[in-house]
Amino acid sequence: MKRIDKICKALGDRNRLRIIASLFLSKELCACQIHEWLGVSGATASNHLGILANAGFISSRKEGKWVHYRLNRTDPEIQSLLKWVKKNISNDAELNLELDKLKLVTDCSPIELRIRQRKEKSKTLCC
Amino acid sequence: MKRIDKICKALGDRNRLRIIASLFLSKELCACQIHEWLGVSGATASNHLGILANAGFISSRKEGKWVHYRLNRTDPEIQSLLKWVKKNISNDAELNLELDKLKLVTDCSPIELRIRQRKEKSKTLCC
DNA sequence: TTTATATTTAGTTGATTATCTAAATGTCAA
DNA sequence: TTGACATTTAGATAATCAACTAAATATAAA
Repeated sequence: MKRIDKICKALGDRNRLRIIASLFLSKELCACQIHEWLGVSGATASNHLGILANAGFISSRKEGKWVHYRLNRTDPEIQSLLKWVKKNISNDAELNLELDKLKLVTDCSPIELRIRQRKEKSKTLCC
Repeated sequence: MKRIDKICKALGDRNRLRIIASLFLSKELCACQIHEWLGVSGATASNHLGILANAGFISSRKEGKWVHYRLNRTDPEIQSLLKWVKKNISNDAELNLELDKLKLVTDCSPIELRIRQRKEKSKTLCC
């Protein structure tokens, strides 16, 4: 697939736009935090992250068990698209409401997140 | 569907990117020219044009039997995306080769195009 | 080492979507 | 008016894709 197709297709999914939006707010998020916040399985989250990485939108950093993702700031063309996305998601009220809940996942470390998750096992949780 | 989703999804298809690219070169094209150049059925071309119009990328002008499409230059957010697309398709060698053939469809009026098509009925034609 | 956990990969399923043909609509020309 | 043609809409089909579960891999902790 051509690079421009990869880039455009990567943007064409709401969950991937949500991931990008969350990384505007949080700078760096581990896969499990994204998986929790998106409300999809870890495998699905991982897949979306792979697509975004493959298109050049994000990069990752491994730290023990965890893989931390952040927006890729090196490619100027990606950079200008990200700028567009940032500007245009601000009109998306629903997304902004969801982003408020992102704090619940990020105001604790991944390890604390897991402890809380164990406690609330059966509930629909977010931290 | 949210506006940003519509916009991003509209870009996520190669034939729709090709339509946008062709309208950078030709300013205005009728549906039948686009249908010929894309190499898809008229119905498929019409569908893609509808999706692009619905997302705000193009507008149309009806003139008798023909409907002429052009890039929409009114919305500044669409405008800045189009600018990005224009810059980034320049690296797409395959697309640029295809765009050369666009002339074969545009150097004659739609009506002449149809006359030629009737002559070449059975061949894979492009004017 | 064994167990738990984070992530990715494989394989499956259901939904979406790009495409086609056929039919409907609208317009022009004979 | 009738026929030809441009376009769109409807309906069908095949491909793509997002989601899941299960399995594989890797790391950390007990």
